Amino acid sequence: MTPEIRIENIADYVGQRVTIKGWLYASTRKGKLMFARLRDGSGMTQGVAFRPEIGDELFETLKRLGQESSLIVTGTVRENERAPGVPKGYEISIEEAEVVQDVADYPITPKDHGVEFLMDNRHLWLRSSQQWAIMRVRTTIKRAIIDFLDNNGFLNIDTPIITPSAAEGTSTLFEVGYFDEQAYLAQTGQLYNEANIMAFGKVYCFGPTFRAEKSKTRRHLAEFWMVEPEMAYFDLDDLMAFEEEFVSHIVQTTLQKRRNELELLGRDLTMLEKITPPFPRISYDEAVERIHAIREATDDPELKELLAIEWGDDFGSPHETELTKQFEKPVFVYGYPSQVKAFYMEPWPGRPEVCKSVDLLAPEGYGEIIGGSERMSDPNLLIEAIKRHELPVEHYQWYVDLRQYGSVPHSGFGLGLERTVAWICGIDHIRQTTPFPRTLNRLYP
RNA sequence: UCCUCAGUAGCUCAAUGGCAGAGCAUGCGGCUGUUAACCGCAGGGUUGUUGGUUCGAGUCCAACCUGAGGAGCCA
Repeated sequence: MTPEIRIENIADYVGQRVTIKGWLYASTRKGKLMFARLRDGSGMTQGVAFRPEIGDELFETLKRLGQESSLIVTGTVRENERAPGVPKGYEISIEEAEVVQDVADYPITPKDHGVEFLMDNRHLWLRSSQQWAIMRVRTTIKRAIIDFLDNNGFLNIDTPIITPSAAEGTSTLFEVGYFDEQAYLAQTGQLYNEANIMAFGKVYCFGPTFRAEKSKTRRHLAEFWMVEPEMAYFDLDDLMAFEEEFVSHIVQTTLQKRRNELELLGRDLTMLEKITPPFPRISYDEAVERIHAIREATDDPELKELLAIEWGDDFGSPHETELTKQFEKPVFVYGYPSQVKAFYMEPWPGRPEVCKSVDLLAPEGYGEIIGGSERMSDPNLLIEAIKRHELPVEHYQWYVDLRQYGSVPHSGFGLGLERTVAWICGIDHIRQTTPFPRTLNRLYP
């Protein structure tokens, strides 16, 4: 009886006869010799079959197998530096093979394909090595997030997905019927988090969130995952210090646990190794000045046009992209004008036109991965802000209550999982960072 | 919603207004170290839809459909 192993552990079985249950990822033949690239979900390795050794019948069977045929192979593991795979450098000499299903006409061939075709076949595309690697990184990032928060005194308290009204008032929401009422899919759990910290001190919610904005860019999904930590007795400086520890932990943990996958993706690991505290911090005022300077320096008229900005405007993605090019680490931009931010942010002391908000912009052009702020703690200021934003005060009565019964300075932020995965993996489009993306033009598969 | 681009074989793409082509994939044959192998042969087409211009439209014009990239909005 040979041991049944997973490919990710293949290095432990050099010289031993083992069984692998998996699929034929690709194959290539050279006369009496055949290389069968095998995957089993945990990794990929190369099976080698030599006709005189295994006999004509088995060789012919293997030779005719279509891509993605499911099969169980038994053979001896050996080291070979020429062998590709994850992990690379190992192969199995096929001695026996049981074909579970012989596949014909697998749609995704080992050649170039267009985005539309691949997305139509997303259920199959996930088997491709790049997509496989991205999902392995994604799950590790999720685990790193949860572990870090759990180990730092946070309680994971869930917030509702079906909500009665717009939390932030601006974004477009997905409408959903709720018995005889209108309800909406949550775009944030933050307001509920603020209630929860007054009971539990430090909490986070981590789940899917929904935005019905008709965004059509490489940074947007209609359904995405966001982790939202919220902390009582936390001011803006505490927040930035915490965020840089948090993000550094995520990056370093992923680098340690998913090096093979990141290498498969062709990621420049030296860029990730630099992600350690502290991160640079610049004020909104300084950021605007820097953008003005970049705009002055460029000869590209198109970029000049895109970078036009006046104090008080929010940054667009061209601004963020150019700004982050000046740094090798994520950069904090704090103190945005209140008019471009949500209603609940604490005003800057002595500068009521500015709020205690902070965004974290990822380097290499990836842009905003975190938006956060110190929250308003004075009930009267909050009521004024709600009215100024023309929001229905009665819907926010419970939220105002939090400031009337033991109000404290508190802060929190939201980190977009998919944007973080895209940055760490070094891939250009967010739609590849989630298994079945929901975008403006796609609800299938 | 706006701007730009694209739609031809299963896939990726060619084709000056004048015979519908190639590579990959598939099938058959060959090859003992392949990394998207290579060599030979074969099959494979309602050129997104509708209308128009023209002796003649994949190609030019109009509308529509589908998709991509970007903007806005945001994580």
